[in-house]
Amino acid sequence: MSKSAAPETRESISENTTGRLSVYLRCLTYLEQAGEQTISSQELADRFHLNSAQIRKDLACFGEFGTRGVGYNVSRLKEQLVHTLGIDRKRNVLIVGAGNLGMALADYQGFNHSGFEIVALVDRDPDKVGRASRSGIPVLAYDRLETIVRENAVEIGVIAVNAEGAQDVHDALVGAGVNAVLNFAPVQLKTHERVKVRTVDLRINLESLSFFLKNVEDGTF
Amino acid sequence: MSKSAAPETRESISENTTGRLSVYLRCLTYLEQAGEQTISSQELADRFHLNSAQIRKDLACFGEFGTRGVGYNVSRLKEQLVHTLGIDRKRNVLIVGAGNLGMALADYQGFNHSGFEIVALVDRDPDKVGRASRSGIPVLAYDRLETIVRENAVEIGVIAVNAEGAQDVHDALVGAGVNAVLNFAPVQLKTHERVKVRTVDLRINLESLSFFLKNVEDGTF
DNA sequence: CCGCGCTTGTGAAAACTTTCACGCTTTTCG
DNA sequence: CGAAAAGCGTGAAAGTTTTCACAAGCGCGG
Repeated sequence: MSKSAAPETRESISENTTGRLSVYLRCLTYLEQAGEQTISSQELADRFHLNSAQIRKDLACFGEFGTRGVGYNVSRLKEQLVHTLGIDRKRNVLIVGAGNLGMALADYQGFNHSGFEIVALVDRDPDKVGRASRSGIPVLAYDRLETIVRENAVEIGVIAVNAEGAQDVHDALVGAGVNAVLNFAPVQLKTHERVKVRTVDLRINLESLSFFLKNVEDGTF
Repeated sequence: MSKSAAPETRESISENTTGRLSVYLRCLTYLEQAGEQTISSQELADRFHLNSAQIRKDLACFGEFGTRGVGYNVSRLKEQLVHTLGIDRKRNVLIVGAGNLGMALADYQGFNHSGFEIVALVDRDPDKVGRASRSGIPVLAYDRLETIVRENAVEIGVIAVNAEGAQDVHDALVGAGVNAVLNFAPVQLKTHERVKVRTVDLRINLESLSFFLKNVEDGTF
């Protein structure tokens, strides 16, 4: 987008593509457990209603990993994706906000699996501090955010507070040195150049469904 | 293309565009409360780091609503977006799975606002049935899903169960007549022609952040 | 060890999205 | 009142993503 300076070799992988890579990875993990040895781009495409050429293009972003006439080795490709996505090493996560959503995220399977470790939740409410999520992740005082980030080498912050508090929480996280933020509050955060924010907005998803339903009703679809 | 006054092909509005329309709507709601009368495409663009022409194009999808030399009337545009997105009438929502995530969603502000009403949660666990979320939404028996959907005219189903159960839940919802599904389980659901599924996958979001961090480390970015 | 069926990797084409640029309308101000 | 400024709507250009189509590599059966 704004950053055009570097030689465009490998970082020109778009967000669409990396999203699909994640999906492929999930599928490969399943296939590996199911004992499959190889899979072709066509078989993958069928599972996701995609075009096989697109899958091959996506996978070609980081080298040649298939064997012509055969397909892709499941384990090898999985390892490669894990490496490409940077989840071959653990990344520590801090959740801000120990309400229902924060707690749900803390206990979410698949969050703690595959390379992400939630080190703690923090909350302003003194009643919540000192408790722990069902899976044992402690709730600590919001005041201690910066210390927690530094001592645990937190790389990813999750904002699970309401819209009003989100910008402050963002700024606190960034101030403490966090460069990647997953935001569940329905606001457009003002952020820094070096920081990546991804917002998950539930309302947008519902509204998209509503739009679809409306068009079905109107017979547009 | 049956009854609508708008001449353009309605269904050609892309998902990207409707997502942005939702974002604009959120902003307009805020501006209206702040007492703003009009806003220009440029001012909106600045807020979201978008191009003003894109905003004008997005808004032009459903007719001409701006005034040249002036901009857009905030209230009028908001009403139009509400109508376009189909949230000018209430849509009933049923959440399947009363774990942390289901409960968090049930209590989420902004879910119950603006046109969506969560009628109930359902769960297989007899211990959970009979309880209610903090905001008072009841947890009912999973067996009664079909009845609940019919009696309450549920239009949107939310899947907040684990990956294993998600496909069954999806099929049950669709079987009961639900045409729109918001899926939080990390699986690719096999679905029907007439049904719209949107999947919110937390892992994909985290992995996208991880990819960003990795590229920062590698100096690619 | 040769041909045949399968499947990758990839340029080129098609489709789609975003941005530019400019005509035209409305408001403001001298 | 007329000119300048603001700002929408939109066709055309630029850019990006997806799909097509095909040469080339691999593996197996004969």
